[in-house]
Formats: sequence, structure tokens, C-alpha cells
Amino acid sequence: MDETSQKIVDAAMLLVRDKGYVATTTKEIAQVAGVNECTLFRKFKNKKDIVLQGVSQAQWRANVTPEIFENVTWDLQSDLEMFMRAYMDRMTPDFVNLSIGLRAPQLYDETAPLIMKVPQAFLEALIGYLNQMCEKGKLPRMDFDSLAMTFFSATFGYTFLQASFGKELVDVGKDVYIKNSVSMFVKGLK
Amino acid sequence: MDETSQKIVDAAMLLVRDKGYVATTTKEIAQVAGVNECTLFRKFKNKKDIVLQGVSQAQWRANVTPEIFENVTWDLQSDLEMFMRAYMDRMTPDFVNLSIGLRAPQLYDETAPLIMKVPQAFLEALIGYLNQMCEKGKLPRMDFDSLAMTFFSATFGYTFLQASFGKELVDVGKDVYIKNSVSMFVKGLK
DNA sequence: ATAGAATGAGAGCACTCACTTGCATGGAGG
DNA sequence: CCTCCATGCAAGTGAGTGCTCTCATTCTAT
Repeated sequence: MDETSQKIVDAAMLLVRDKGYVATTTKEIAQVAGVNECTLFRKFKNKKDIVLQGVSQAQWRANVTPEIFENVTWDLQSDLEMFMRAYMDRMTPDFVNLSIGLRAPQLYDETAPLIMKVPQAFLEALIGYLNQMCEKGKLPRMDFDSLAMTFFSATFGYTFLQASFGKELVDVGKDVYIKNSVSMFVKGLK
Repeated sequence: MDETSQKIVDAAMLLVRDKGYVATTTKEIAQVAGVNECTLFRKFKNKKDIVLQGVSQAQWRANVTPEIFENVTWDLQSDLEMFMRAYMDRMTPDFVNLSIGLRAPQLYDETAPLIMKVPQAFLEALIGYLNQMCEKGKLPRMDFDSLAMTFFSATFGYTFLQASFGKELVDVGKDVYIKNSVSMFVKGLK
């Protein structure tokens, strides 16, 4: 992807994050990208195409990829903290808002599989990890699919709620949240 | 609120749920409500006003009110299950989608305090409950703000993820999820 | 130096948007 | 019977919308 196209994609994603897909106009994308409006349609088929190119780039999915969950130490507490922190450090409020801005019915069918890559990377890594911990004899056999879903929901839920309501809802900082919730999970998994 | 106005509000909320606020047109609201378009502007100031009236009604906030968390039995496992189930039974995918459709920047400043009533009702009830359980000597003293946030995040996160991705993500049914996650919480809280 | 590709400028297309206006109609209450 | 109020109807407002067209300009590679 050439430089101009990338500038256009970046501008589009910023605007979708701030105002949602429908409210984002091609005129404004061009303006933010610093190009003429008709250049958009020389490089891309239409407005939707621009955004679709964006979501397909890992950098616009907060770089949450399977690799970031690889550095495990086989200590349950510190590994679960690493999982949660790896997600939260990348999935900033900006990216939460972007993924909401992408939920317009006009594109959700096509963006959903890409957006889903993010939770999938987390869940597959975590389920794999728990199974290996079980094989190592460090965990009893349990319903790891269900428990991984609980742990990810707790991670995702906090991230989303903080991005949406901030401290107005409950003033619990990230570090405190990670520490307390992980240690409860560890106790609950034994 | 007279019958015609309520029909208009209801139609507007359905459309916002399905297509988002920006993509919802006044022409379509009128059509779904079965009234003439100009009647909308006789009853309400503008399009935004219609939706704002909607969010202010409890029935359009899934009827998640503090009262639904009152029937506690002071048994930790069954009470936590009741909390989670009371939320999930009401907060259907339709309502999840509605609250996303309401997140347009044009109204979010005004809708956020109303949407926030839902998580607030859950969290305040749960924090109060945990403190009382502590006073009764059934729980050790812990950081209940943080732990309640974990439990609500796990509840909200699952609800939201199921509404967004369904079984494609992880095929864990509601009953299994509630049972497994609550029993892990109970172990973790002791 | 020159050809070819990329881009800008500007006008314009058909269409939709939220919202308004003027007038006709119908039904309920005195 | 008459009045009044709610609503329907049709037309129209001006301001966008995504997208296209033509033509001029700039840059780069040979």
C-alpha cells in the first residue's frame, strides 16, 4: 500500500473512531489525509472499501495478535496478569471507540470477522495455556473453555466500561484491578 | 406522554437499535410509527429530542433497576447467580445493540448518564450486598469495590460478547457460564 | 528532455437529510 | 351545530451526501 493510500486509510480510521462510520464523510477523510477528495476514489472503490482496508491492518486492531501472549513463565498468577495487561495496554479507549464506530450495519457483516480476531487471539492463547498447565499437573482438570471466557469477559468488560464511563462508574485503577481480580481467579482455579 | 408520542419514541428506539442514531432517518421513524413525518416535529423539538425521551424511559433501559437485585437469600453462590441472571435475562442482545446505537457523539454526552444507570444499579447493589455479607461474618474483609467490578465486568463482558459474536467466539451457554464463573468467584472470595 | 503516472482543482451529478409550511380533514366536547 | 385540536397530506426548503468528470499541474524515471 503506497503512502497516499495509507494516509487516507489512517484518516478514515481516526474519523470513524471519533464520529462513527455513517457520520464520517469522504470530504472530511480527504481533508484530514491532506489529499483531494477525488483521490480517494482513484485509490479505493468507495468509502466502505477504505474502512475495510483499515480494519484488515493489524495496527488498526490494536496489535492484539497471538504472539503477544507467548511469554509465559508457567506461574499462574504472573501469567494471568501478563495476559490481562497485554490486552489492556494495547486496547486503549481509542481502540474501543474505533471498534464501536465500525459497528454500522452497512459494514458489520464484513468487519465482524476481523474485529473478532482480537478476542479470539486472547481466548485461544488462554485456553491453550490452561490446558498445558493442566498437563503439567499445576491445575486440576476443569471446563477451561468456560473459565477462559470468564477471565476474558472480566478483562474485556473492564476495558470497555472504563472507555465508556471512566472513573464515574467505579474508581478502580488498572493495576489494582489486575492484581485483585487475578488473585481471585487463581484462588478460584485451584 | 400521549399515545402518538410513545409510538414515535418506540419506533425511533427500534431503528436506533438496528441502524444506529445517525443512520436512522425521521422519514423512517414516521413510517414505523405509522404517523406522518411532520407529526414528529409537532410532538418533539427535533430528532435528537425523540431519542432522548426514549433513553429516559426505564423500559428502554431493559428495566435494569436497583429493585431487581433485592431478593437475596444470604447464600453467596445462589445470590451471585441471581445477580448475574437478573442482568442477563433483561439485557438481551437487542438492548446491547441499542446501547451501542446510542453512542453517537451527537448525543453520547446526554445519553451516557442514563445508560450508566444500568451498570450503576448492578454495582451498587452488589457492593452493598458484599459489605453486608462481610458484616454477617460470612466473608472476610476485602476490596469489595474492585471485586464487584470484576464480577460485573464478567457479567457485562459475556453479555456483550455474546450479543456481538454469538457462538462463533466461544460456544459457552448462559447457564453453564453462570454456574462455572460464579462457583469460581465463590471459591476466590473465601 | 520527454513520456507517463499521480495528483489537484473545481464543477457538477442525483440523491437524501432534517425540518417547515399551508391547508384539508376528522373526531370529540360543548 | 359549532369549535377546536390533533393529525394527514403534499410540496418544498437549503444543506449536505457519495461519487464522477474534465482538465491542468507536478513529479519521476528513463
